[in-house]
Amino acid sequence: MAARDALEVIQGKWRIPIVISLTYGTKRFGELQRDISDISPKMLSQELKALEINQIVVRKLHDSMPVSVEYSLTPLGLSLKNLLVELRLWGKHLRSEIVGR
Amino acid sequence: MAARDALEVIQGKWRIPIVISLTYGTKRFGELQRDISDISPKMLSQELKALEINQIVVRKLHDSMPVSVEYSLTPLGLSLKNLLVELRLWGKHLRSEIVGR
DNA sequence: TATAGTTGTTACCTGATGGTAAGTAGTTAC
DNA sequence: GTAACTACTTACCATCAGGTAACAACTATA
Repeated sequence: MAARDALEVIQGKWRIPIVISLTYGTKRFGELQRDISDISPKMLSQELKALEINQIVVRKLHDSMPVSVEYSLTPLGLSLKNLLVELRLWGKHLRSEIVGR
Repeated sequence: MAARDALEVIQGKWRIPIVISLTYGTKRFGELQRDISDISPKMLSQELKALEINQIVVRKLHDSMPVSVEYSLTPLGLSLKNLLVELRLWGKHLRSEIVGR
């Protein structure tokens, strides 16, 4: 079931926020941490690793004076765009339907 | 973040399979269990309950001789269609990209 | 020399998710 | 009356996701 495969990759509390943050361009570890409020360095590091393994994100290490690392989306990561749009659309629809709650 | 709201509702091992099975029409408990191989009655009952609370599924009890229960998608459940299509599309794309695995 | 800023790692804990196995309650067929 | 079919429920257990807190290694700056 292809839909379940897709879900497995983007499932969890932090992956969608990370991918969305990276759709605005390459970011460094600290930038992501500031951008995604409340994520701990442990979770950020762990989820970035998982996204790298799934080939959604690339990690680029710069051997500069203060070690810096840049994260960006791969073509596969960028191809998530339509799916993210649908998720957002349906999420909004859900909110409007479940008015009471 | 609307995308995360959407994800929360369809997250987990069984909800997508259940919703997909119900897109082919109203089904009874036993039919769903046969359709979704390997799901235990406990999980099916539990996930149907969660989907009912989230207004994705309706449960209709028939007071017939052998008690029968019918499950079907609500309008909100049916509105998942586009999202499911995108999930399936991206899942297939993912499979083709991650050739090795 | 000490402090602060990078990018993480490690250990430990809790709660949610999911699995197995058995039981329950009502009805019908043998 | 006993077995079988419906639709579950209950108890118990294992694994995983996620959280907190502290530490680590390196560099630049004061």
